[in-house]
Amino acid sequence: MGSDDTNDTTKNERKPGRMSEQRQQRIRLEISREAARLFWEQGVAATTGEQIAAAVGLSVRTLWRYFRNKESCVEPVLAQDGEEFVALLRRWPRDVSLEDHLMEWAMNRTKDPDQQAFDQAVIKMTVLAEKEPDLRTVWLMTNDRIERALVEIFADRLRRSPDDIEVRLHAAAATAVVRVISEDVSAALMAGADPTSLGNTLGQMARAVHIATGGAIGDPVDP
Amino acid sequence: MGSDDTNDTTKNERKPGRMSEQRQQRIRLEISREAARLFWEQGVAATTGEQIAAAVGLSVRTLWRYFRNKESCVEPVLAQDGEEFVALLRRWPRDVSLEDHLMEWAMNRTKDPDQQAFDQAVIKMTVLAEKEPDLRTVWLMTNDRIERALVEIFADRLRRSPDDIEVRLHAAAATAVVRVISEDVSAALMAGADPTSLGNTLGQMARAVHIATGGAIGDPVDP
DNA sequence: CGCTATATTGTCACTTAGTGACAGATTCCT
DNA sequence: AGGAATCTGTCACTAAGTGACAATATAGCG
Repeated sequence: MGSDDTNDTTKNERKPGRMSEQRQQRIRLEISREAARLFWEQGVAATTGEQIAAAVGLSVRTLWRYFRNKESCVEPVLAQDGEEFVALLRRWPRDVSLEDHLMEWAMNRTKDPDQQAFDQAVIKMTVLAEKEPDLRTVWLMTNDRIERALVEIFADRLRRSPDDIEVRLHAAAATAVVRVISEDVSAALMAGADPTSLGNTLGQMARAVHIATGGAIGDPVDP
Repeated sequence: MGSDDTNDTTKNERKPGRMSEQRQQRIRLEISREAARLFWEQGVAATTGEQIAAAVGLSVRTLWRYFRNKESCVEPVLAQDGEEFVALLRRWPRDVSLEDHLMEWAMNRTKDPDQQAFDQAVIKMTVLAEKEPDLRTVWLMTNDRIERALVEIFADRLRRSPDDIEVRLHAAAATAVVRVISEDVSAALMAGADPTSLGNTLGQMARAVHIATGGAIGDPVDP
């Protein structure tokens, strides 16, 4: 059998004609950008799937293979911050307070110039989602997914079951306050507020979560 | 200018051919019932607007005049409990605790037999809304409307502005926990749980709201 | 009751969203 | 390069939802 270097001790998920996960995501993100731009410029109702597809250089049929419907095309943009937040919470050490963990992340955060343009789209869509009902549903669904993630994270941190009603209440309340603060900050930035004048948004979130969970989430926990 | 007897000191909203608000609502409710039944029996995707229209004896065109899209046909059913809850909170006296107010209402509550059948539909849709994404968006939008109502109610009770970020945080957290408890209770009832075995659902809600708002909402307030 | 102004409904034609099927192009692995 | 599987585009199709207009129903009034 000659060489065994190709031997997969780790299960090889790679299939013949499948394109990389990364490439898929980049296409979804590209669609999302264009959809966000069009929605912002001409409104959701006035934007057709054909326009979005053309802007990205895809056939309409392929567009619907990447997204179930028109509105969810902006889901990657709207979910951007939320997913980052969830990822951040997943690596939250048990012996650190939430506020410290968020602050420490904020310090080491580097601002990619390309990312910055994308953030602009995130803010625009978050603001637009307050008025446009079709986008609001996407925004709320995004937060619903965040809530489900927080259930797992909080259950783990509190060493309780994800089915525990208290855990679910904490996750729901925490997600809700984080969402409201996000909306508030987005609206302020859209109104032209100086980002530095907003003070410590993450600190505000940490405090709000602590309060909304009755103190259950935020402090360090033992082992 | 002749007679001024038709002069309307009180603005007369009644117009010639307009049908009563009551009648409109009854039709919407009727549509909602049938939509809920069909969605439950065959799923949302498999149910067409034509079927809903036929079930209630309307033309399809008229159906779309009552509801913007297929999914929102069940909105009246899904919003039922929430609107009742909001109405209840609107007449919450300042010198009474939330728990007492809810409990007192629960005691004087009479169970209309016709209403009971409707409640069954409410429970079914609430449960269905946990799995069916298309219904989940409607459910979340319903709760979003509840949240906005709570902002006004809480602002009034705390004698603060509805724009106050703290007020909005309290409303969001409160709505979130009430929603989760509703989902939980609906699931339990659907699973065949004895309604009496659920204990005091409203008391649980009152306590959850009190905690999720950091104690800001729940206790009696002065004047 | 019958008349009138106005709202509501149904029919028809139409645009757009979204899907299934199949052929051709593309991608990864060897 | 060769092959297996996936991805994409084209075509035909169903269903969602809307605008326009004629017919019908409703409330108020004499």
